[in-house]
Amino acid sequence: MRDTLAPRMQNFRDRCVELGMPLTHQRLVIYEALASTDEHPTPEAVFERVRKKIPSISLATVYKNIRSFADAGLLREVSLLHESLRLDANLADHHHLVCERCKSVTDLPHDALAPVRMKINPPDRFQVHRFNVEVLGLCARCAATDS
Amino acid sequence: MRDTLAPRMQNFRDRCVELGMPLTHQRLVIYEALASTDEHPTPEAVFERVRKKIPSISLATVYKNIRSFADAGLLREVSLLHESLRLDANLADHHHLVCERCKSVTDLPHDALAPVRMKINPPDRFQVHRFNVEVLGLCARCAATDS
DNA sequence: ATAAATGCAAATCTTTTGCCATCTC
DNA sequence: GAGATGGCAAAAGATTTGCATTTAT
Repeated sequence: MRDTLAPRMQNFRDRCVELGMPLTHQRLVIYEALASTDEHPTPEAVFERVRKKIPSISLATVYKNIRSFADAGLLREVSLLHESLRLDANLADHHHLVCERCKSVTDLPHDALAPVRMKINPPDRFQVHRFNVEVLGLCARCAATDS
Repeated sequence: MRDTLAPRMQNFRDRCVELGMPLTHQRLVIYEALASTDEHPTPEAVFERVRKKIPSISLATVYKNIRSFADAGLLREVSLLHESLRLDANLADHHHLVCERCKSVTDLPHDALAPVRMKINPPDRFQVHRFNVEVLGLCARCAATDS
């Protein structure tokens, strides 16, 4: 992680200039908090980290910038489905097609994909129970109105 | 879907008896709303469906029962990470280990898994962009305190 | 100087909780 | 009849928005 921070920060600066996004102190510190961890933090956790360097920062600023960074492709959401709980009464083994735009979820039979399996032992003695595969893309409806 | 509803309802009744969960009218209607769709509804959407049959139902009841059903293994959450946004500044191709108990997320190099790929064309002209794989299970810390 | 970002507070949305009346077994 | 559930309202948690002030370019 450490060795990838510097190039990430440079890429971040470049991208901000490219997009005409003012390079504020807050932005730099927020992005650094994100780029220097592999803990997949929540916005709240980022806020707590940033607070140590900028005690006056507001949680709203953290949220606004996370949004901008995601839009700019500088970071990703671990799951696109965090906005609300999505339920599935189908207990058979299957995968999901998830539309990146409208967040619709469609079933995909498990044999539509090449078998998902570990090639190595999982790190940190993680006990594997099952695989959850989201196939991300655009549903036909959203593809038709893509801008 | 239609042809699987009856057995699902029977399984539901059996499981409720097994667990000593009273079979209330509300429960039956809520579960039926879930078992008769493949739209992966939100709790709010389930509430709207159930409301048509039981106008007096409360959203809190829908939430409470969804929780019970999930605990009983009668349904699943499409993603375990819906409680809060989780961020990832690592744009390299990789997968995630997600702990079902504490929701911690750990990186897994992309070559730790057999290549993920479609064996058939996606249904409904869905445009595939990428795959998001969550390896679900228990992290070492949670496995140690498993009850 | 201009346009955009920050900070704060209030608003909104999602989910949970407490409590009493009601229902299942 | 005992114990769990349903409904309602309030609370808690997560995220967004409006607006006046400050900042980057």
